[in-house]
Amino acid sequence: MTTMSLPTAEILPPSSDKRTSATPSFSPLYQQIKSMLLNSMRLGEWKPGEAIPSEMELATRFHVSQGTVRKAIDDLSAENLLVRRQGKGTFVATHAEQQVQFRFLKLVPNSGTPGSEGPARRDIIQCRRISASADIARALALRTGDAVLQARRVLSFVTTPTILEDIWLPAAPFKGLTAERLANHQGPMYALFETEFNVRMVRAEEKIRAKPATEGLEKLLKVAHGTPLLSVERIAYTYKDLPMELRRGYYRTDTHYYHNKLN
Amino acid sequence: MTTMSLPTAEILPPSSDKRTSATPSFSPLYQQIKSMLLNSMRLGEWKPGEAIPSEMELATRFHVSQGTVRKAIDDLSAENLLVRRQGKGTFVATHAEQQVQFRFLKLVPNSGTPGSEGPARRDIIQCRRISASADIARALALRTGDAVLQARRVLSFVTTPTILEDIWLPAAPFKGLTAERLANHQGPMYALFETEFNVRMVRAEEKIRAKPATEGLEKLLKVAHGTPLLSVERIAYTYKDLPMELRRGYYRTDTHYYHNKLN
DNA sequence: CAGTGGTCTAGACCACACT
DNA sequence: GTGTGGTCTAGACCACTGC
Repeated sequence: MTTMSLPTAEILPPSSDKRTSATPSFSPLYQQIKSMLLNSMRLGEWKPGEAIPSEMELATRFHVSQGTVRKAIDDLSAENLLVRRQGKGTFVATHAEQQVQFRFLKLVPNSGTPGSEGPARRDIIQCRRISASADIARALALRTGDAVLQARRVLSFVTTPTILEDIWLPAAPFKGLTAERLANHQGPMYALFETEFNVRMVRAEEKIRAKPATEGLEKLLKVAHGTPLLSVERIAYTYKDLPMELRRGYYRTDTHYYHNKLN
Repeated sequence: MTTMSLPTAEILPPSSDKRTSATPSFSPLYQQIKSMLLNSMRLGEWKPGEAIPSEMELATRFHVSQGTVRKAIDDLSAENLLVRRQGKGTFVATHAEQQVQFRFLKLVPNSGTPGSEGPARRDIIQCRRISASADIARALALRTGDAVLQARRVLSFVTTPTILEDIWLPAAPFKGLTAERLANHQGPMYALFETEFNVRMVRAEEKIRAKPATEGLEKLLKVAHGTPLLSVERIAYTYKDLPMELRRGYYRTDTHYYHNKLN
Protein backbone atom coordinates (compact mmCIF):
# COMPACT_ATOMS: atom_id res chain seq x y z
CA MET A 1 0.00 0.00 0.00
CA THR A 2 2.95 2.26 0.24
CA THR A 3 3.58 3.10 -3.36
CA MET A 4 0.07 2.98 -4.71
CA SER A 5 -2.16 5.98 -4.38
CA LEU A 6 -5.06 5.67 -2.00
CA PRO A 7 -8.46 4.85 -3.47
CA THR A 8 -10.26 7.99 -4.50
CA ALA A 9 -13.44 6.60 -3.06
CA GLU A 10 -11.55 7.02 0.19
CA ILE A 11 -11.93 3.40 1.12
CA LEU A 12 -9.01 1.35 2.16
CA PRO A 13 -9.52 -2.40 2.35
CA PRO A 14 -8.90 -3.24 6.01
CA SER A 15 -6.91 -6.29 5.07
CA SER A 16 -4.35 -4.47 3.00
CA ASP A 17 -0.95 -4.18 4.55
CA LYS A 18 -0.02 -0.52 4.53
CA ARG A 19 3.64 -1.12 5.05
CA THR A 20 4.68 -3.64 2.45
CA SER A 21 7.63 -2.29 0.57
CA ALA A 22 7.26 -2.33 -3.17
CA THR A 23 10.45 -1.66 -5.02
CA PRO A 24 10.36 1.49 -7.07
CA SER A 25 10.09 4.61 -4.93
CA PHE A 26 8.28 4.30 -1.63
CA SER A 27 5.93 7.05 -0.66
CA PRO A 28 5.06 7.28 3.01
CA LEU A 29 1.40 7.32 3.91
CA TYR A 30 1.56 10.86 5.22
CA GLN A 31 2.89 12.01 1.85
CA GLN A 32 -0.11 10.49 0.15
CA ILE A 33 -2.36 12.18 2.70
CA LYS A 34 -0.61 15.47 1.93
CA SER A 35 -1.32 15.05 -1.76
CA MET A 36 -4.95 14.35 -1.11
CA LEU A 37 -5.33 17.32 1.19
CA LEU A 38 -3.60 19.47 -1.42
CA ASN A 39 -6.00 18.20 -4.07
CA SER A 40 -9.00 19.04 -1.95
CA MET A 41 -7.69 22.56 -1.48
CA ARG A 42 -6.88 22.97 -5.13
CA LEU A 43 -10.31 21.74 -6.21
CA GLY A 44 -12.00 24.08 -3.78
CA GLU A 45 -13.46 21.47 -1.46
CA TRP A 46 -12.13 23.72 1.32
CA LYS A 47 -11.65 27.36 0.40
CA PRO A 48 -9.11 29.80 1.85
CA GLY A 49 -10.10 30.78 5.36
CA GLU A 50 -12.34 27.74 5.84
CA ALA A 51 -11.71 24.96 8.33
CA ILE A 52 -10.77 21.53 7.11
CA PRO A 53 -12.15 18.44 8.89
CA SER A 54 -10.67 17.57 12.27
CA GLU A 55 -7.68 15.30 12.53
CA MET A 56 -9.79 12.47 13.86
CA GLU A 57 -12.29 12.82 11.05
CA LEU A 58 -9.55 12.81 8.41
CA ALA A 59 -7.95 9.82 10.10
CA THR A 60 -11.21 7.94 9.79
CA ARG A 61 -11.72 9.04 6.21
CA PHE A 62 -8.25 7.94 5.13
CA HIS A 63 -8.12 4.87 7.38
CA VAL A 64 -4.92 5.90 9.08
CA SER A 65 -4.09 6.90 12.59
CA GLN A 66 -4.41 10.44 13.87
CA GLY A 67 -0.64 10.68 14.11
CA THR A 68 -0.24 10.13 10.39
CA VAL A 69 -2.79 12.77 9.51
CA ARG A 70 -1.05 15.01 11.99
CA LYS A 71 2.29 14.60 10.28
CA ALA A 72 0.75 15.51 6.93
CA ILE A 73 -0.90 18.61 8.37
CA ASP A 74 2.33 19.56 10.14
CA ASP A 75 4.11 19.61 6.81
CA LEU A 76 1.44 21.64 5.04
CA SER A 77 1.37 23.98 7.98
CA ALA A 78 5.13 24.49 7.74
CA GLU A 79 4.65 25.34 4.06
CA ASN A 80 2.08 28.00 5.01
CA LEU A 81 -0.69 26.18 3.20
CA LEU A 82 -2.65 25.41 6.35
CA VAL A 83 -2.91 27.22 9.66
CA ARG A 84 -3.50 25.36 12.91
CA ARG A 85 -5.44 27.01 15.72
CA GLN A 86 -5.50 25.10 18.96
CA GLY A 87 -8.97 24.43 20.20
CA LYS A 88 -10.57 25.69 17.00
CA GLY A 89 -9.38 23.64 14.09
CA THR A 90 -7.13 23.71 11.05
CA PHE A 91 -7.79 26.28 8.34
CA VAL A 92 -6.78 26.83 4.76
CA ALA A 93 -4.32 29.70 4.69
CA THR A 94 -5.43 32.93 3.10
CA HIS A 95 -3.92 36.26 2.08
CA ALA A 96 -6.94 38.07 3.49
CA GLU A 97 -5.82 37.98 7.11
CA GLN A 98 -4.16 40.85 8.85
CA GLN A 99 -1.34 38.70 10.19
CA VAL A 100 -0.19 37.65 6.75
CA GLN A 101 -0.74 40.92 4.90
CA PHE A 102 2.95 41.37 4.36
CA ARG A 103 3.96 37.83 3.67
CA PHE A 104 5.08 38.63 0.14
CA LEU A 105 5.82 42.34 0.47
CA LYS A 106 9.11 42.62 2.30
CA LEU A 107 9.45 46.39 2.18
CA VAL A 108 9.42 47.94 5.65
CA PRO A 109 9.82 51.57 6.72
CA ASN A 110 13.21 52.75 7.95
CA SER A 111 11.69 53.36 11.35
CA GLY A 112 8.76 51.31 12.47
CA THR A 113 7.49 47.83 11.78
CA PRO A 114 5.84 46.29 8.73
CA GLY A 115 2.38 47.77 8.50
CA SER A 116 2.99 50.45 11.09
CA GLU A 117 2.23 53.07 8.47
CA GLY A 118 -1.30 51.85 8.09
CA PRO A 119 -2.74 50.42 4.90
CA ALA A 120 -1.00 51.37 1.68
CA ARG A 121 -2.79 53.58 -0.79
CA ARG A 122 -3.25 51.79 -4.09
CA ASP A 123 -3.64 53.73 -7.31
CA ILE A 124 -4.41 51.69 -10.35
CA ILE A 125 -2.96 53.47 -13.36
CA GLN A 126 -4.10 51.08 -16.01
CA CYS A 127 -5.38 47.60 -16.69
CA ARG A 128 -5.58 46.24 -20.19
CA ARG A 129 -5.62 43.06 -22.19
CA ILE A 130 -2.62 42.45 -24.40
CA SER A 131 -0.74 39.70 -26.17
CA ALA A 132 2.08 38.10 -24.25
CA SER A 133 5.56 38.95 -25.44
CA ALA A 134 8.10 36.16 -25.51
CA ASP A 135 9.56 36.82 -22.06
CA ILE A 136 6.19 37.39 -20.40
CA ALA A 137 4.88 34.18 -21.93
CA ARG A 138 7.89 32.22 -20.74
CA ALA A 139 7.54 33.50 -17.20
CA LEU A 140 3.86 32.53 -17.08
CA ALA A 141 4.29 29.23 -18.91
CA LEU A 142 2.15 30.46 -21.80
CA ARG A 143 2.75 30.73 -25.51
CA THR A 144 3.91 33.95 -27.10
CA GLY A 145 0.85 35.88 -28.18
CA ASP A 146 -1.50 34.34 -25.63
CA ALA A 147 -3.83 36.84 -23.99
CA VAL A 148 -2.62 38.35 -20.73
CA LEU A 149 -3.87 41.12 -18.50
CA GLN A 150 -1.41 43.84 -17.73
CA ALA A 151 -1.92 46.27 -14.86
CA ARG A 152 0.15 49.09 -13.48
CA ARG A 153 -0.25 50.59 -10.06
CA VAL A 154 1.48 52.79 -7.51
CA LEU A 155 1.58 51.97 -3.82
CA SER A 156 1.93 54.90 -1.48
CA PHE A 157 2.68 54.96 2.21
CA VAL A 158 1.62 58.07 4.10
CA THR A 159 1.24 60.02 0.86
CA THR A 160 4.73 59.05 -0.35
CA PRO A 161 4.64 57.05 -3.58
CA THR A 162 6.97 54.17 -2.87
CA ILE A 163 6.34 51.31 -5.27
CA LEU A 164 5.50 51.13 -8.92
CA GLU A 165 4.40 47.72 -10.09
CA ASP A 166 3.64 46.26 -13.47
CA ILE A 167 1.65 43.08 -13.18
CA TRP A 168 0.95 40.42 -15.79
CA LEU A 169 -1.70 37.74 -15.35
CA PRO A 170 -2.83 34.98 -17.68
CA ALA A 171 -6.14 36.19 -19.08
CA ALA A 172 -8.01 32.90 -18.86
CA PRO A 173 -8.11 32.34 -15.09
CA PHE A 174 -8.74 36.03 -14.45
CA LYS A 175 -11.56 36.51 -16.93
CA GLY A 176 -13.54 39.59 -16.02
CA LEU A 177 -10.85 41.42 -14.11
CA THR A 178 -11.02 45.14 -14.85
CA ALA A 179 -9.32 48.31 -13.64
CA GLU A 180 -12.52 49.15 -11.77
CA ARG A 181 -12.59 45.94 -9.83
CA LEU A 182 -8.96 46.37 -8.93
CA ALA A 183 -9.47 49.99 -7.94
CA ASN A 184 -12.59 49.39 -5.88
CA HIS A 185 -11.15 46.49 -3.97
CA GLN A 186 -9.87 47.02 -0.47
CA GLY A 187 -7.06 44.90 0.91
CA PRO A 188 -4.38 42.80 -0.69
CA MET A 189 -4.64 41.99 -4.35
CA TYR A 190 -3.96 38.34 -3.62
CA ALA A 191 -7.03 38.28 -1.38
CA LEU A 192 -9.10 39.51 -4.33
CA PHE A 193 -7.64 36.74 -6.46
CA GLU A 194 -8.76 34.18 -3.90
CA THR A 195 -12.32 35.36 -3.46
CA GLU A 196 -13.10 36.43 -7.02
CA PHE A 197 -11.08 34.05 -9.14
CA ASN A 198 -10.36 31.12 -6.87
CA VAL A 199 -6.64 31.56 -7.46
CA ARG A 200 -4.48 31.18 -4.40
CA MET A 201 -0.82 32.24 -4.48
CA VAL A 202 1.18 29.68 -2.60
CA ARG A 203 4.76 30.75 -3.02
CA ALA A 204 6.86 33.16 -5.06
CA GLU A 205 10.40 33.83 -6.21
CA GLU A 206 12.00 37.21 -6.56
CA LYS A 207 15.00 38.48 -8.50
CA ILE A 208 16.30 41.71 -7.04
CA ARG A 209 18.58 44.23 -8.71
CA ALA A 210 19.53 47.86 -8.37
CA LYS A 211 18.55 50.02 -11.33
CA PRO A 212 18.43 53.73 -12.07
CA ALA A 213 15.04 55.40 -12.33
CA THR A 214 13.98 55.88 -15.92
CA GLU A 215 12.04 58.88 -17.10
CA GLY A 216 8.62 57.35 -16.59
CA LEU A 217 9.51 56.13 -13.11
CA GLU A 218 10.82 59.49 -11.96
CA LYS A 219 7.46 61.15 -12.36
CA LEU A 220 5.38 58.40 -10.84
CA LEU A 221 7.61 57.92 -7.81
CA LYS A 222 8.61 61.58 -7.59
CA VAL A 223 12.32 60.94 -7.42
CA ALA A 224 15.25 62.68 -9.09
CA HIS A 225 16.60 61.51 -12.39
CA GLY A 226 18.75 58.41 -12.13
CA THR A 227 17.88 57.70 -8.50
CA PRO A 228 18.79 54.07 -7.75
CA LEU A 229 15.71 51.95 -7.26
CA LEU A 230 15.25 48.38 -6.17
CA SER A 231 14.06 46.32 -9.11
CA VAL A 232 12.03 43.36 -7.90
CA GLU A 233 10.81 40.79 -10.38
CA ARG A 234 8.45 38.30 -8.85
CA ILE A 235 6.84 35.17 -10.19
CA ALA A 236 4.04 33.90 -7.98
CA TYR A 237 2.83 30.30 -8.12
CA THR A 238 -0.38 28.52 -7.22
CA TYR A 239 -0.64 24.87 -6.36
CA LYS A 240 1.34 22.45 -8.47
CA ASP A 241 4.02 25.08 -9.13
CA LEU A 242 1.86 26.72 -11.74
CA PRO A 243 3.01 30.32 -12.36
CA MET A 244 0.05 32.69 -12.21
CA GLU A 245 1.53 36.14 -11.93
CA LEU A 246 4.55 38.06 -13.11
CA ARG A 247 5.24 41.30 -11.32
CA ARG A 248 7.95 43.83 -11.99
CA GLY A 249 8.25 46.34 -9.21
CA TYR A 250 10.41 49.34 -8.53
CA TYR A 251 10.87 50.21 -4.88
CA ARG A 252 12.14 53.45 -3.43
CA THR A 253 14.66 52.64 -0.74
CA ASP A 254 15.24 56.03 0.80
CA THR A 255 12.30 55.76 3.17
CA HIS A 256 12.06 51.95 3.23
CA TYR A 257 14.22 48.91 2.92
CA TYR A 258 13.75 45.35 1.75
CA HIS A 259 13.96 43.06 4.73
CA ASN A 260 15.07 39.48 4.50
CA LYS A 261 15.67 36.80 7.10
CA LEU A 262 18.29 34.13 6.45
CA ASN A 263 18.06 30.85 8.31
CA MET B 1 5.24 14.42 33.47
CA THR B 2 4.29 17.12 31.06
CA THR B 3 4.56 20.28 33.09
CA MET B 4 7.25 19.16 35.51
CA SER B 5 10.83 19.86 34.81
CA LEU B 6 13.03 16.92 34.08
CA PRO B 7 14.25 14.77 36.95
CA THR B 8 17.91 14.66 35.99
CA ALA B 9 20.88 16.76 36.94
CA GLU B 10 20.35 18.60 33.69
CA ILE B 11 17.22 20.30 34.86
CA LEU B 12 16.16 23.45 33.11
CA PRO B 13 15.13 26.46 35.09
CA PRO B 14 11.40 26.97 34.62
CA SER B 15 12.07 28.92 31.47
CA SER B 16 9.60 31.64 30.78
CA ASP B 17 7.35 30.72 27.93
CA LYS B 18 7.58 32.77 24.78
CA ARG B 19 3.86 32.97 24.36
CA THR B 20 2.11 36.09 25.52
CA SER B 21 0.00 34.27 28.02
CA ALA B 22 -0.15 35.85 31.46
CA THR B 23 -0.31 32.52 33.26
CA PRO B 24 2.86 30.91 34.60
CA SER B 25 2.66 29.09 31.34
CA PHE B 26 3.77 25.73 30.27
CA SER B 27 6.82 24.47 28.51
CA PRO B 28 6.46 21.15 26.71
CA LEU B 29 9.10 18.54 27.35
CA TYR B 30 10.39 18.69 23.81
CA GLN B 31 11.01 22.41 24.22
CA GLN B 32 13.13 21.71 27.25
CA ILE B 33 14.99 19.05 25.30
CA LYS B 34 15.54 21.57 22.53
CA SER B 35 17.08 24.00 24.99
CA MET B 36 19.37 21.35 26.38
CA LEU B 37 20.51 20.27 22.94
CA LEU B 38 21.07 23.91 22.05
CA ASN B 39 23.15 24.37 25.18
CA SER B 40 25.29 21.38 24.38
CA MET B 41 25.97 22.77 20.93
CA ARG B 42 26.68 26.22 22.24
CA LEU B 43 29.08 24.92 24.86
CA GLY B 44 30.88 22.82 22.29
CA GLU B 45 29.93 19.40 23.60
CA TRP B 46 29.20 18.59 19.97
CA LYS B 47 30.99 20.71 17.39
CA PRO B 48 29.79 21.65 13.90
CA GLY B 49 29.99 18.64 11.63
CA GLU B 50 30.02 16.15 14.48
CA ALA B 51 27.29 13.64 15.21
CA ILE B 52 25.11 14.04 18.27
CA PRO B 53 24.04 10.94 20.24
CA SER B 54 21.35 8.76 18.72
CA GLU B 55 17.71 9.41 19.43
CA MET B 56 17.49 6.37 21.69
CA GLU B 57 20.53 7.43 23.65
CA LEU B 58 19.19 10.94 24.15
CA ALA B 59 15.83 9.53 25.16
CA THR B 60 17.54 7.51 27.86
CA ARG B 61 19.65 10.45 28.99
CA PHE B 62 16.67 12.77 29.31
CA HIS B 63 14.25 10.12 30.58
CA VAL B 64 11.73 10.72 27.84
CA SER B 65 10.47 8.65 24.96
CA GLN B 66 12.17 8.56 21.58
CA GLY B 67 9.23 10.39 20.07
CA THR B 68 9.79 13.39 22.30
CA VAL B 69 13.48 13.58 21.45
CA ARG B 70 12.49 13.20 17.86
CA LYS B 71 10.15 16.17 17.99
CA ALA B 72 12.92 18.31 19.48
CA ILE B 73 15.39 17.26 16.80
CA ASP B 74 12.76 17.82 14.11
CA ASP B 75 12.43 21.41 15.23
CA LEU B 76 16.16 22.06 15.37
CA SER B 77 16.51 20.41 12.02
CA ALA B 78 13.87 22.72 10.55
CA GLU B 79 15.86 25.67 11.92
CA ASN B 80 18.97 24.40 10.14
CA LEU B 81 20.82 23.83 13.40
CA LEU B 82 20.96 20.05 12.99
CA VAL B 83 21.07 17.85 9.93
CA ARG B 84 19.55 14.37 9.91
CA ARG B 85 21.04 11.64 7.77
CA GLN B 86 19.07 8.45 7.61
CA GLY B 87 21.06 5.44 8.65
CA LYS B 88 24.01 7.54 9.80
CA GLY B 89 22.92 9.86 12.54
CA THR B 90 22.14 13.47 13.34
CA PHE B 91 24.86 16.09 12.90
CA VAL B 92 25.48 19.62 14.00
CA ALA B 93 25.05 21.86 10.98
CA THR B 94 28.12 23.58 9.59
CA HIS B 95 28.97 26.23 7.04
CA ALA B 96 31.87 24.10 5.82
CA GLU B 97 29.82 21.80 3.62
CA GLN B 98 29.45 22.21 -0.08
CA GLN B 99 25.70 21.94 0.03
CA VAL B 100 25.30 24.93 2.31
CA GLN B 101 28.02 27.15 0.84
CA PHE B 102 25.50 29.67 -0.36
CA ARG B 103 23.07 29.60 2.49
CA PHE B 104 23.66 33.24 3.37
CA LEU B 105 24.91 34.56 0.01
CA LYS B 106 21.88 34.93 -2.19
CA LEU B 107 23.60 36.42 -5.21
CA VAL B 108 23.36 34.19 -8.26
CA PRO B 109 24.60 34.74 -11.81
CA ASN B 110 22.13 35.90 -14.45
CA SER B 111 22.61 32.62 -16.24
CA GLY B 112 23.56 29.54 -14.31
CA THR B 113 22.96 28.29 -10.81
CA PRO B 114 24.41 29.33 -7.46
CA GLY B 115 27.99 28.17 -7.43
CA SER B 116 28.10 27.33 -11.12
CA GLU B 117 30.88 29.88 -11.54
CA GLY B 118 33.18 27.94 -9.29
CA PRO B 119 34.55 29.24 -6.02
CA ALA B 120 34.67 32.99 -5.60
CA ARG B 121 38.00 34.74 -5.47
CA ARG B 122 38.45 36.52 -2.16
CA ASP B 123 40.77 39.50 -1.89
CA ILE B 124 41.27 40.84 1.60
CA ILE B 125 41.98 44.54 1.33
CA GLN B 126 42.44 45.28 4.98
CA CYS B 127 41.86 44.00 8.49
CA ARG B 128 42.40 46.23 11.48
CA ARG B 129 41.38 46.75 15.04
CA ILE B 130 39.35 49.88 15.76
CA SER B 131 36.95 51.36 18.29
CA ALA B 132 33.30 50.79 17.65
CA SER B 133 31.33 53.82 16.54
CA ALA B 134 27.88 54.27 17.99
CA ASP B 135 26.01 52.54 15.18
CA ILE B 136 28.47 49.66 14.89
CA ALA B 137 28.31 49.14 18.62
CA ARG B 138 24.53 49.12 18.62
CA ALA B 139 24.38 46.56 15.83
CA LEU B 140 26.77 44.24 17.68
CA ALA B 141 25.26 44.83 21.13
CA LEU B 142 28.51 46.40 22.34
CA ARG B 143 29.31 49.74 23.93
CA THR B 144 30.56 52.64 21.86
CA GLY B 145 34.34 52.53 21.87
CA ASP B 146 34.61 48.79 22.44
CA ALA B 147 37.26 47.10 20.34
CA VAL B 148 36.09 45.64 17.05
CA LEU B 149 37.83 44.14 14.06
CA GLN B 150 37.06 45.67 10.74
CA ALA B 151 37.86 43.94 7.48
CA ARG B 152 37.25 44.82 3.88
CA ARG B 153 37.28 42.40 1.00
CA VAL B 154 36.28 42.00 -2.61
CA LEU B 155 34.62 38.89 -3.96
CA SER B 156 35.15 38.18 -7.62
CA PHE B 157 33.44 35.65 -9.86
CA VAL B 158 35.32 34.62 -12.98
CA THR B 159 37.67 37.62 -12.66
CA THR B 160 34.75 40.09 -12.35
CA PRO B 161 34.79 41.96 -9.05
CA THR B 162 31.20 41.66 -7.89
CA ILE B 163 30.94 42.29 -4.16
CA LEU B 164 32.65 44.69 -1.82
CA GLU B 165 32.11 43.93 1.83
CA ASP B 166 33.00 45.73 5.01
CA ILE B 167 32.84 43.42 7.98
CA TRP B 168 32.80 44.27 11.68
CA LEU B 169 33.38 41.67 14.38
CA PRO B 170 33.54 42.03 18.16
CA ALA B 171 37.25 41.81 18.98
CA ALA B 172 36.94 39.59 22.05
CA PRO B 173 35.55 36.38 20.53
CA PHE B 174 37.79 36.74 17.48
CA LYS B 175 41.04 37.37 19.31
CA GLY B 176 43.96 36.65 17.00
CA LEU B 177 42.17 37.11 13.69
CA THR B 178 44.47 38.81 11.21
CA ALA B 179 44.40 39.76 7.56
CA GLU B 180 46.84 36.92 6.90
CA ARG B 181 44.60 34.30 8.42
CA LEU B 182 41.66 35.64 6.47
CA ALA B 183 43.65 35.75 3.26
CA ASN B 184 45.19 32.30 3.62
CA HIS B 185 41.93 30.60 4.43
CA GLN B 186 40.11 28.67 1.75
CA GLY B 187 36.35 28.35 1.80
CA PRO B 188 33.60 30.32 3.47
CA MET B 189 34.52 32.82 6.14
CA TYR B 190 31.85 31.41 8.41
CA ALA B 191 33.57 28.05 8.25
CA LEU B 192 36.77 29.69 9.48
CA PHE B 193 34.84 31.24 12.34
CA GLU B 194 33.58 27.80 13.34
CA THR B 195 36.90 26.00 13.31
CA GLU B 196 39.18 28.75 14.58
CA PHE B 197 36.98 30.71 16.97
CA ASN B 198 34.18 28.34 17.84
CA VAL B 199 31.64 30.88 16.62
CA ARG B 200 28.77 29.46 14.62
CA MET B 201 26.45 31.77 12.69
CA VAL B 202 22.94 30.47 13.08
CA ARG B 203 20.78 33.02 11.34
CA ALA B 204 21.01 36.50 9.88
CA GLU B 205 18.89 39.45 8.86
CA GLU B 206 19.48 41.68 5.88
CA LYS B 207 18.38 45.18 4.96
CA ILE B 208 18.57 45.76 1.24
CA ARG B 209 18.60 49.08 -0.57
CA ALA B 210 19.62 50.49 -3.92
CA LYS B 211 22.44 53.01 -3.74
CA PRO B 212 24.71 54.74 -6.22
CA ALA B 213 28.35 53.71 -6.34
CA THR B 214 30.54 56.15 -4.48
CA GLU B 215 34.02 57.05 -5.63
CA GLY B 216 35.78 54.39 -3.60
CA LEU B 217 33.37 51.71 -4.78
CA GLU B 218 33.72 52.56 -8.44
CA LYS B 219 37.38 51.68 -8.50
CA LEU B 220 37.13 48.50 -6.48
CA LEU B 221 34.18 47.11 -8.41
CA LYS B 222 35.23 48.65 -11.72
CA VAL B 223 31.88 50.24 -12.48
CA ALA B 224 30.98 53.66 -13.86
CA HIS B 225 30.33 56.58 -11.59
CA GLY B 226 26.91 56.48 -9.97
CA THR B 227 26.11 52.94 -11.06
CA PRO B 228 23.25 51.63 -8.89
CA LEU B 229 24.45 48.94 -6.53
CA LEU B 230 22.62 46.69 -4.15
CA SER B 231 23.41 47.74 -0.59
CA VAL B 232 23.09 44.75 1.72
CA GLU B 233 23.49 45.25 5.45
CA ARG B 234 23.60 41.99 7.34
CA ILE B 235 23.66 41.21 11.03
CA ALA B 236 24.53 37.58 11.72
CA TYR B 237 23.66 35.90 15.01
CA THR B 238 25.00 32.96 16.94
CA TYR B 239 23.02 30.96 19.46
CA LYS B 240 20.84 32.88 21.88
CA ASP B 241 20.30 35.63 19.32
CA LEU B 242 23.69 37.10 20.06
CA PRO B 243 24.83 39.37 17.19
CA MET B 244 28.37 38.47 16.17
CA GLU B 245 28.90 40.14 12.83
CA LEU B 246 27.88 43.26 11.00
CA ARG B 247 28.46 43.24 7.28
CA ARG B 248 27.84 46.01 4.79
CA GLY B 249 28.05 44.78 1.24
CA TYR B 250 27.68 46.35 -2.15
CA TYR B 251 26.65 43.97 -4.92
CA ARG B 252 26.90 44.55 -8.62
CA THR B 253 23.62 43.49 -10.20
CA ASP B 254 24.45 43.69 -13.87
CA THR B 255 25.90 40.20 -14.00
CA HIS B 256 24.11 38.78 -10.96
CA TYR B 257 20.87 39.15 -9.06
CA TYR B 258 19.77 38.67 -5.49
CA HIS B 259 17.48 35.68 -5.34
CA ASN B 260 14.80 35.27 -2.73
CA LYS B 261 12.13 32.66 -2.18
CA LEU B 262 8.85 33.67 -0.53
CA ASN B 263 6.75 31.00 1.11
C1' DC C 1 24.72 -7.97 10.53
C1' DA C 2 23.77 -4.05 13.97
C1' DG C 3 22.72 0.69 14.43
C1' DT C 4 20.71 4.79 12.79
C1' DG C 5 16.85 7.67 11.45
C1' DG C 6 11.85 7.28 9.33
C1' DT C 7 7.09 5.76 9.55
C1' DC C 8 2.93 4.20 11.81
C1' DT C 9 -0.11 2.83 15.47
C1' DA C 10 -3.26 3.06 19.66
C1' DG C 11 -4.12 5.15 23.52
C1' DA C 12 -3.71 8.53 27.16
C1' DC C 13 -3.92 13.00 28.83
C1' DC C 14 -3.32 18.29 28.55
C1' DA C 15 -4.34 23.08 26.83
C1' DC C 16 -7.50 25.86 24.54
C1' DA C 17 -11.95 27.74 22.61
C1' DC C 18 -16.67 27.76 22.41
C1' DT C 19 -21.18 27.05 24.28
C1' DG D 1 -19.02 19.93 28.86
C1' DT D 2 -17.61 18.91 24.23
C1' DG D 3 -14.56 19.14 20.56
C1' DT D 4 -10.39 20.82 18.73
C1' DG D 5 -5.38 20.72 18.31
C1' DG D 6 -0.92 19.68 21.31
C1' DT D 7 1.98 16.58 23.93
C1' DC D 8 3.74 12.13 25.33
C1' DT D 9 4.27 7.22 25.55
C1' DA D 10 5.54 2.31 24.21
C1' DG D 11 6.14 -0.54 20.82
C1' DA D 12 6.39 -2.22 16.10
C1' DC D 13 8.38 -2.34 11.75
C1' DC D 14 10.70 -0.15 7.50
C1' DA D 15 14.61 2.08 4.94
C1' DC D 16 19.30 3.33 4.77
C1' DT D 17 24.35 3.03 5.96
C1' DG D 18 28.36 0.78 6.93
C1' DC D 19 30.84 -3.05 9.10
